Amino acid sequence: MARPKEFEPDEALERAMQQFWAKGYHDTSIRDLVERTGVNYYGLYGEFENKHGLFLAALDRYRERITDEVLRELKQPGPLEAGLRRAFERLLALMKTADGRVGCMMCNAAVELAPHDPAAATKVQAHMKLLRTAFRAKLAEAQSSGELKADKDIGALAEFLTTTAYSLGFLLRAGGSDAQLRRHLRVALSAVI
Amino acid sequence: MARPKEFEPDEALERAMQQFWAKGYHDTSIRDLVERTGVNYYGLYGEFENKHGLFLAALDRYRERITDEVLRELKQPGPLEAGLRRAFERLLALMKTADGRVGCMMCNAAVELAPHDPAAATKVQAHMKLLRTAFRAKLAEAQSSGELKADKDIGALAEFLTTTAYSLGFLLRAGGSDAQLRRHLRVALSAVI
DNA sequence: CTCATTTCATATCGAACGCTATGAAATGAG
DNA sequence: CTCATTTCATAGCGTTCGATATGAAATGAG
Repeated sequence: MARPKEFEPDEALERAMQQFWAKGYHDTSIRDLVERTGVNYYGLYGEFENKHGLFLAALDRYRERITDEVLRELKQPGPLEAGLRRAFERLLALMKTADGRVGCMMCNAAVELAPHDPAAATKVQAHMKLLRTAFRAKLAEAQSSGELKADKDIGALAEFLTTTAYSLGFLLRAGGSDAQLRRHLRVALSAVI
Repeated sequence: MARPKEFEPDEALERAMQQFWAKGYHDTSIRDLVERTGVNYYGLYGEFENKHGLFLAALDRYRERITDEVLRELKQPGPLEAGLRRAFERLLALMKTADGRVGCMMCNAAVELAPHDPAAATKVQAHMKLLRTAFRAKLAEAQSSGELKADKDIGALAEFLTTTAYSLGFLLRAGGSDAQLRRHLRVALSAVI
């Protein structure tokens, strides 16, 4: 009964996320998004309220598509050290895309926007809590299996591992080499295991 | 033989740095800088080539004025743990200004600009090297005094401490509490000492 | 004093911004 | 087929951007 859409909303959001991830919020224009998604203004503003709304949707998609790949590694039962290494290995791979060494989108958004954008800050904090909870569950599993000493403060360690994940994003985006990131990871894990 | 300047270039750069530090590069306009520094367009463009040049100068000033306060603590001879705690305590204090929880300007610049701004990336990497060198010297001192075991990889630890410093900036900017920052610091230091 | 020189305050430039309006094109119901 | 409806492609809105031009104001040399 009407002209059909010529784009897939899901695919458009995926590409918008990639653009924001690589270039950040302020340095990405609507015209950039139109070009990258292949969706015209009408389509974008039909799906999302405005640029800011599209960015928030991109943050959600990052959590659902990217972060969940890391969480999946953590949720596999098994030894702590192997689980952590798998999760961080996955993270390192995900932070390099066709756009280059883009890092962690949540870390990028936090630094660029959190102090002046409450909605973005809320998304970032929810994301940190999600990671922290997953790390904590893995640490608790290791404690009950005896792999991790019972007197360890797994809450603090889970927070530390979360921040470590973000730190790797920062290091990569700042131009750090793979070797440097792995050295950082090795030292960080030595505080946990 | 001519009309005198009505502003202090040093004071103007200080205020421009504060503005960039709090709001970043893209979200700070020339008009913001004119308002904050009290210097008009003519004065700003007389001192600096353009907005980007002013930003780079602000990064230099950050290193000279802010970071050097942290390095000073590291360069005092004495026990490693006390020196590190002094340095990080100083850092935590410096990351909160009249503009709020602004974090570390180099970390902010790295995330916002490094992948697309070679000049800014170079400044950030030089800054990381400066910190790393200072940490490494302190760690070497502790090794020779016997406070730190001789088999420790002080190069990797110095890198780790540098990233830890930046991580605190990120955490603060993302809205982390003082307690959370101190927990992170406690775990991080447990990997070193 | 005059006057060259430099800075001040402000107007203005072309370009890009986020966003909206408009008419043509594409569908399916009747 | 007609025609209402929705999307497409694009022009254009008002605003703000970084940067510059311009004339008045402030100095010191002569």
